Amino acid sequence: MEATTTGELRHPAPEEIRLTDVLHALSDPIRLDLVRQLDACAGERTCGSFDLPIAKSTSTHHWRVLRESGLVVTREEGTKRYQRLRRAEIDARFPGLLDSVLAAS
Amino acid sequence: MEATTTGELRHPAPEEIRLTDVLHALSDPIRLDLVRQLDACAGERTCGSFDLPIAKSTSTHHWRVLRESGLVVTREEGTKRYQRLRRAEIDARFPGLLDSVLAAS
DNA sequence: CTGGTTGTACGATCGATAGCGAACAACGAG
DNA sequence: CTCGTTGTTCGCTATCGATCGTACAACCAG
Repeated sequence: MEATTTGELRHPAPEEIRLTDVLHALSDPIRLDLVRQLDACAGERTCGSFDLPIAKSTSTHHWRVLRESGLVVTREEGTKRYQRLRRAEIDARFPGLLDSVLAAS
Repeated sequence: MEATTTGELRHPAPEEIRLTDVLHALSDPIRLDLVRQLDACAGERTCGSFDLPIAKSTSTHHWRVLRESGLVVTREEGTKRYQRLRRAEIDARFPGLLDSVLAAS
C-alpha cells in the first residue's frame, strides 16, 4: 500500500487527480509544451526525444510534476521511460479542460 | 503609457492575456474559489463580501494576481473595489477553458 | 471633526520550485 | 567485459509565492 516496491512510480488514481494540481502542472511553459507535444504524437515518447532548453535533471523534475499531477503516465522499459498523456482519465474527470488548453495556441 | 496616473489599476488587454498566467492564477485553491463565487454571482462583488480564511492583506494579493492574469477586472468606487469576472474576454481568447474549470467540482 | 469601514502598501518570513552540475545506476550493443 | 545511452538522485542556489501584522490612505456617516 505504501511501499514503492523497488522503482515503482507514483501515479494518482483517476479519482485522486486534483484540478488545482493539474492547473499548476500546466501553468509552466515548459510543461505545457511537453503536454502539447505528447498530445500531438498521440502515443508514447521517451524523455530524451524532446529537445528542451533545459538540463536533463530539470527535465526529470518536470516529468515528475506532470506524473504526480496525473497528467502523464510513465512506463519503464530498459533504460528508457515512455511518457503517455492520460487523455481518457483527464477527459473523464475534467471534461473539456485539456481540449481547451491544447486548443489555445 | 507607463505612468500609473494616481491609482490606476493594471489590467491586461484581451490579446495580452497569457494562458500560463491564467492557469497559474486558477491553480491556487483560494483563487479558484474566488473565481467560482464571482462566476456564480454573475456580476460584481466587493473584496469584503467574500469571507475567506485568510488575512485582508493576503486577499489583496490574490485579487492582484487574478487581475494581472486577466481573469478579473476591478472597478473602484469610493473606498470599495468591485470585482467582475472577464467572462467574455476569456471565453473569446480560450474557448471552453473557464467552462471546463468551473464545471469541475 | 471623529470614528468606522474598506482595502492597499510595506516588510518580513518561510516553504515551494526551477534551475544547474556531478555522480551514479541500469541497460543494450559491441 | 567495456562503452555509450538514458535518465535519476543529490546537493546547492536563487527566485517566487502565500501568508501575516502593522501602518496608512480614502471615503462615508454621524
